[in-house]
Amino acid sequence: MTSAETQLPDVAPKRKRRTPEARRDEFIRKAAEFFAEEGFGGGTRELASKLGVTQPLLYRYFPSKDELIQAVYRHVYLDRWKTEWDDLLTDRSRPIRARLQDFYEAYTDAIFSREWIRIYLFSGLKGVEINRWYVTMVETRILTRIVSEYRHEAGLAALDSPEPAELELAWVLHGGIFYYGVRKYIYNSPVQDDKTRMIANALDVFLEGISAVFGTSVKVRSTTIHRAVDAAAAPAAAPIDRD
Amino acid sequence: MTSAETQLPDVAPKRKRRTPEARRDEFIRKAAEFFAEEGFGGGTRELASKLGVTQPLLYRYFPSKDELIQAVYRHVYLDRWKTEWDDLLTDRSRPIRARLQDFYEAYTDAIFSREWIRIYLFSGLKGVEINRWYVTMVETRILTRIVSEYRHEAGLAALDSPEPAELELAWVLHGGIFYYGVRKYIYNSPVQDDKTRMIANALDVFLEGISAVFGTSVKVRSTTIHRAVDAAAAPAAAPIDRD
DNA sequence: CAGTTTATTTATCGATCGATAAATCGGGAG
DNA sequence: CTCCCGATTTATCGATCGATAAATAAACTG
Repeated sequence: MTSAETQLPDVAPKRKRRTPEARRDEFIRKAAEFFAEEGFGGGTRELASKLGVTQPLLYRYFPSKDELIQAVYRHVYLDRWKTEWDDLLTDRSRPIRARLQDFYEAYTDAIFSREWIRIYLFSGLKGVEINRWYVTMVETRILTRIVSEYRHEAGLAALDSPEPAELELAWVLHGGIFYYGVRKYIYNSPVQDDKTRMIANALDVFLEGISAVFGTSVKVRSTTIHRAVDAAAAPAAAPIDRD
Repeated sequence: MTSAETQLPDVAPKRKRRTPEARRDEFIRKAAEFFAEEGFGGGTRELASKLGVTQPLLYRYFPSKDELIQAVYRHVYLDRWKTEWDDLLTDRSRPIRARLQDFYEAYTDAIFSREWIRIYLFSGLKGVEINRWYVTMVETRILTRIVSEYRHEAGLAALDSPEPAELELAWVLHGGIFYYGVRKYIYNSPVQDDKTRMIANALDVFLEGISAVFGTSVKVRSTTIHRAVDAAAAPAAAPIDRD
């Protein structure tokens, strides 16, 4: 309301009209928010009103609604993977426990949002190709590596490709962590707010469990393990025998 | 084509017209299949043609499309829980490992179908009340009991209500197993076909992991543990160092 | 068989959908 | 300031949606 309003020309004061590409990107970003809430059956008029424009304008930037949806897919799915994660998982100079903790914290920071998880599930239910591609990528870039790394840590033989049963175990871990996001952003269910601790406990149980099941010792940094579930393990009084 | 066609009056030969309730139930069952594939945005005309009738007939049995959907919800969600499962989980005359194995085999037999999982996720994305109710039920009837039971088995103090961190750990297990169904029926992804073995391995890792993390011994029937991942643990030759 | 009731279809309404064409607005260049 | 051109809006089309009313078909009753 002061003079600041009109006196903020910033760096590029002359250009009031943004470039078409920037405008298109803005549409895609808002469309991702919109379709995440409404599903891909959401109407183009409602989307346009959310953008503050009229509905036919969308067709200047996208030839059809489906092409807009494709652009939303690319925006949500692609370029979300940070290349440093690959090295993070396979850096054997660090203990596997720390690597997995760091990876899953970073990974869930990237995908745990209402927008991402909802669009991921909406597109999964539609059975679109990019969703199947992503599942394959998770398997090759994450789960296969987890199996290789804990096998190496445990002194077990390396495998050409992970045994189906072992891959399935890694999926249970991965799916369990992912489901935390589903509960939070799909079911709107109250979850333990400390995501870091959830990951830490899940990894502790997984690595200790793997180690015990294989009968060998996966050298786990166990310094934080007990501390992580400390409060949970604290003794309580009232016994509940049943129900 | 033989005389058998007209000569099969069965037990109730006189009634050619089925009771309206039976017809309504038939509509609900087919509607569940239909909405599971198309989502609840599927059209009533397409549904009617799947039923072999015309679209306005649906409105003789249901006042509106939404009421039909509500009926589908009830059909899918309710009466799916077998009461014997409650006793199964809390029967302390049996080892916890066997109880959990039996429960998750029976539970996944009940819910692992394309129809159930897809409608569950569709309704979850819509945020309907019955979905939130179901999540609460899972927490009270399954996860809280799992925590109580392994705490009892480990000689830990009973809790009025499970610690959030422990409940979260149980969610990781439960979600991990559930995600097997999501991968199979939503992503149409190839999964290890032996569901029983998947559950066995997940439970082994979970219980052994819990036991190690708590520093106490959750008496797990470990006779099947190594056998369960036996093939997976079999040594292989070619080492893969990276990627 | 005729008569009555119930199940089902035909025809149609108004609203909303994605998409197109034409008219209008508004910023940038000279 | 004026002209131009791209950005945006107005108007509208045909298809499809959920839903209703009236007509028709089919089954049960006496």
